[in-house]
Amino acid sequence: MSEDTISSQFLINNALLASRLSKRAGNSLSVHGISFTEYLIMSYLDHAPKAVPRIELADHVGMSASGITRMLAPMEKSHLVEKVVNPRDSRQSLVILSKTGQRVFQEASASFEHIAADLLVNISQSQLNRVLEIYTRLL
Amino acid sequence: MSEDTISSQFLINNALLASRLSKRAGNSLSVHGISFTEYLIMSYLDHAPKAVPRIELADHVGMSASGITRMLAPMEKSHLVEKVVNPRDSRQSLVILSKTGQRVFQEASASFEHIAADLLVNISQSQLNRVLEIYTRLL
DNA sequence: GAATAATAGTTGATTTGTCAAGTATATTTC
DNA sequence: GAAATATACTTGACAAATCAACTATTATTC
Repeated sequence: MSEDTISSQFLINNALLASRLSKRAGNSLSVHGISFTEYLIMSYLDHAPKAVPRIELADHVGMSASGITRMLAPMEKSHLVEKVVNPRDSRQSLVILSKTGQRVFQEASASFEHIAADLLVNISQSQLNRVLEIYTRLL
Repeated sequence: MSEDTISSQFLINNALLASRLSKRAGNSLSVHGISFTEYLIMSYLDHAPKAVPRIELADHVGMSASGITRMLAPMEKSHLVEKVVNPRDSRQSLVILSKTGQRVFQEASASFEHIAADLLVNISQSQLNRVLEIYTRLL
């Protein structure tokens, strides 16, 4: 029944908030047939200048290598992403966003930005920027 | 390949950060035989003045009713929590932290506060407080 | 106060992700 | 340059959580 430290409270509320926000964002993405995690993956691939090794992707989105294998399999089947061979290292199996994937991502982005703005309507841009700066220090 | 809005970036980084932080916190809790989610549950029960309906608990930790049923079952078996009957409403199945649960939670809290302080060592208390204030507005 | 609707919770089937072990290729060491 | 080690995945077995459907009880409506 004792008091929490600020750091503990931060960790707890950060987790609770992320859970709520990503669920709502996920609901709004479901129209486009993709999940929140798939959006995260597509977002990274869309920004990447080159085909991405699965390990790099796993690391970025905070998943295990096997998690990425399992997420990408159905995305390949529905032609959102494509496998690319790395001639320099045949252990690797690089991934890119397909043309279809790019289109779906662009459409989904619109929904995502809309719901994001909606969920954060009560927080000013400058406050969001300050929190974002703290996030990038922690990531 | 277009630019993200601040709100989108916030949603994405919030999710990535929560994933990383809660995984690390979970690792540090595993010594005590509990998961991050179980810690969240125990934390809520510890602060609650009265026995808590499962639905209320589900709502607070951002899980479904069935998720709570499934989480609490093994916690009951290991005597961390106890079922309490509500004579006014026999649909409800209230939950409290047992004596054992309180002890385990106190011990786990020490680990949790330690790892929390450690993970957030680069962020000042006043910054944490400002972010926390924003979190409570969003929760 | 009987019929209808709403609430609390559980259960089966499924999704999402993990970990540990395995395979294949690349890198390092001696 | 062969042997040992490390890296990049994949796969099987399992854990955690969801949804849809169900039961049981309480609340509402007429």
